[in-house]
Amino acid sequence: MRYWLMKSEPDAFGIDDLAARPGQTEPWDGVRNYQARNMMRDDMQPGDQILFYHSNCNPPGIVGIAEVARAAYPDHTAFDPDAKYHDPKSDPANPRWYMVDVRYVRHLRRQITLAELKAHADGALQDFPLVRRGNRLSIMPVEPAQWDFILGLEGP
DNA sequence: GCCAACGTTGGC
DNA sequence: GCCAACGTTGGC
Repeated sequence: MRYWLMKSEPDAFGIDDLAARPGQTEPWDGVRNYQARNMMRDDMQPGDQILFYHSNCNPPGIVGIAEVARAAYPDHTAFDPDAKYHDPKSDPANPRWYMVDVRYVRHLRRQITLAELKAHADGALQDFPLVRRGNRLSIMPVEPAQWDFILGLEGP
């Protein structure tokens, strides 16, 4: 089992939206970045655990935990001319983009803000992409030690 | 709203 | 294959 962090804008789809579908799965569509796609397609497996991160909000940070419910399959929204993330270069015979399904696990007892994570950028989270400058990856791997450290910040 | 950082595109 | 232009991300 692996650990991941996935970013979402709460205005579009936040942890509360995911929690509103208890036990159900939600497609994580719209990923249009090759690095993120490759990780989803090649490395994500059902049961993998996900830090759910809120971006483009105040304050940004980790707000909950989700899990991978289904391994990668073609992102059909790329085929749809009316979809927001339509990509004419992707078609069913040769899909360019993939998505996974995720499932709500729980809210964190408190949000762990980006500022708090950055306070450990020279320590336990030294190699964590999120706290490095200019990071724009919407999906990133989390090492087991990083996962434990971050959840340790959550407190009782 | 600003803007730094970064990925993608396309001319050459 | 280089690289300038452009678009997007996302913190602030």
